[in-house]
Amino acid sequence: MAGPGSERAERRATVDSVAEHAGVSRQTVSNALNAPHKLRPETLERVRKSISDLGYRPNNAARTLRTQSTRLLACRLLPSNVNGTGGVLDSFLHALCASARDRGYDVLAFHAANDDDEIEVFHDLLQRHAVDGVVLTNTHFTDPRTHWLLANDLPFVAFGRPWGQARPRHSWVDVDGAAGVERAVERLVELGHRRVGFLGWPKGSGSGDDRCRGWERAMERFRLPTRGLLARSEDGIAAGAEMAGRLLDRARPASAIVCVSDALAVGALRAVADRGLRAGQDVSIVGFDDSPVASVVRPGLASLRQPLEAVAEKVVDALLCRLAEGRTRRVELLVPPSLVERASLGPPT
Amino acid sequence: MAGPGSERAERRATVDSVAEHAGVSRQTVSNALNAPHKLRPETLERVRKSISDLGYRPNNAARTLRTQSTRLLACRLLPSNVNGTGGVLDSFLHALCASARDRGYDVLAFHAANDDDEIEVFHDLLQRHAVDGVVLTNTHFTDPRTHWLLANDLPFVAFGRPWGQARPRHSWVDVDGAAGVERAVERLVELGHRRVGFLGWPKGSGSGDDRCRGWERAMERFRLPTRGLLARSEDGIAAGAEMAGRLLDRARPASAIVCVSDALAVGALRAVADRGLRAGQDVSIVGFDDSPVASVVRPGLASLRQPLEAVAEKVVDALLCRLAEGRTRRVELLVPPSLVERASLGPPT
DNA sequence: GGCAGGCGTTTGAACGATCACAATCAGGAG
DNA sequence: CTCCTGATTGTGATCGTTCAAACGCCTGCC
Repeated sequence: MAGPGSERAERRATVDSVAEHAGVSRQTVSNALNAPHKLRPETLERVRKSISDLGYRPNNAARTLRTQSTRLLACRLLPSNVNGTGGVLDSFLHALCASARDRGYDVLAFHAANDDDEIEVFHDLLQRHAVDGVVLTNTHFTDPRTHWLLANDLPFVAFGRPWGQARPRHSWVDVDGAAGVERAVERLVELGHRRVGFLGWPKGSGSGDDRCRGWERAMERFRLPTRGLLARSEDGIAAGAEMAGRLLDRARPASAIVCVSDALAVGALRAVADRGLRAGQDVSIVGFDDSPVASVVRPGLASLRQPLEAVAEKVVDALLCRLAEGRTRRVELLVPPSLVERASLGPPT
Repeated sequence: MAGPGSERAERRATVDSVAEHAGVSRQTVSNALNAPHKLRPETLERVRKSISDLGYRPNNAARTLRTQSTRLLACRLLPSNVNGTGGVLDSFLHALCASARDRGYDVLAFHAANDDDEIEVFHDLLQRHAVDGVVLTNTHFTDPRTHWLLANDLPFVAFGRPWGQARPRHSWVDVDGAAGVERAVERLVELGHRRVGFLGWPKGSGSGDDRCRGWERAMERFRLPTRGLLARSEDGIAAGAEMAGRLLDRARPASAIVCVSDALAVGALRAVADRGLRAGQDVSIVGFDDSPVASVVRPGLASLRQPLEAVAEKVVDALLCRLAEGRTRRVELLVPPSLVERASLGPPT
């Protein structure tokens, strides 16, 4: 009866029409939706029936005007190939939209060429009261956006740590890259590996250094040698093949390699194959991000999957908390990635 | 003075505060924004100064409530790997957001698992007056969404042809895949090729069949033989390598292959390399979509680039036209892709 | 019987913009 | 000097909702 497609566009139901239909007043209908406990059960029931009979839903604009809350969150679209995060932020946006909608919010996506451009959009959205809050992605060192948002009192939560800020004043959620890599090494050691290498990005990137630290921590914890088992370079398949080659051509070669990205890991797989070795048997390879290629390449690439659904959920939680309670509570949360095991992961020969 | 970050959050400027500041009435301020020709130039100037002095921008909600227009367009997020369209719809969304913003609109992105789910969201957005219109992507045969949108009178424009609808009743914009492929073949013939093959998807997909028709058209136009030069299969690198292999291993092998997707084209490149041939010299390969991989693989993959910025612009134009004028005009537009030439394209030996 | 107090409900006002219409003004014709 | 006309500017109502406060009813207490 009230399902999609049933009612025609006659005229939209309003709180008044529902009130008349149910034989109560405007406010009672409003309360039925926003404070059901204030109604006598039988009244509530009657109003609810009228609401569903008429297919009523509160008009967004009117509600927004009165409550000053738009139930919209802004999030910038990032080019999917930025910073080697291919597809990750895209998936995050999906999860964000889903999480937000579960809680009655929607996501306003916008395009910005750079940080200053993004701030310009924030300015516009703030002035026009177009959104309640902002989700920041791809945070980095000396990020001008956090300062602007704090100064202009626009609520926000970051997906990404406040890199370089000793005393962050905002909530953030991030993936614990170090813990993920540490877990991967732990698993490799469990399988019997002792010479575990790491392919990283050049020093200076927040998440790259973080993931590398996880490898260092694990190697130290298990008292394993690290000499000649670490290589760094820009992202890419060719770079991965080249670096992995160096680790494999040593007198005492690596028997397993954890990589800071899937692109480097795919390169590592190639280096293994080029040497007539079998990935997952002679040498184990683990990537990061569990990107679509990971399940497509042969052999399947084990990879550390970022829990984007969980991150999105926590981000929305934190933002709604900020909206509801103001600055009382600050959320700082690290979520560990999970190791997706595939054929490229196995015991050493 | 009025740049981002200048004014504090004291209290937001309203139309009244601007009026007071400029020494005019509410309505005059409103006219300055919505009907500037009604003001005497000196008054207009004065009001404009006050507006920028106070950093005033009209409150979205209030304007929406009065005018019944939200200045928001809805667009579904699609998984980036659906239907081999990897990243294309993501890029389209970027362009859409940019185009919409240029015209004073914003984009509400939402997640939906399937068409019915999407309709459910439409229903919600319509009831709540949350958006003015909808941009439909990834249209396909027997698409329930167009019918629902028409029946419920929610304005929309589709990126994608109304596949299977003899008499479409809505506006749409699409990429002319056939023309693009035809252009690619034309270019190959220009370079001296005569045996041009095509790798397609299985029959039944709108865009796949369309692109294939372009190849057939061109081959007919140039009176070239087609026998044994066409292969079809699901998308994927392995499938591309396998099919290209068949075209190359014939007694009279293809000297050039146009592919319905970059994934198949990358496979074709591999098949060429596996046979000790050089792509771009011994065999030319052309892909479709100009995805990120096209510029990364060696040799660079020539590819047909979808003009997503142009499509997005036209879609927004058409939708705004629909919003302004109702059903008076229907837009049906095909935009040709452009051939991005890279090393995989060259004259035959 | 009168009155405080809790509960459930109704009423009036407000959110900030635009629309429709009324009021004002300047300048020229009668 | 009055009246009219056309161009600008000002005022009240309105969009649909929620907030704040008032209201009526009932119970229980003195």
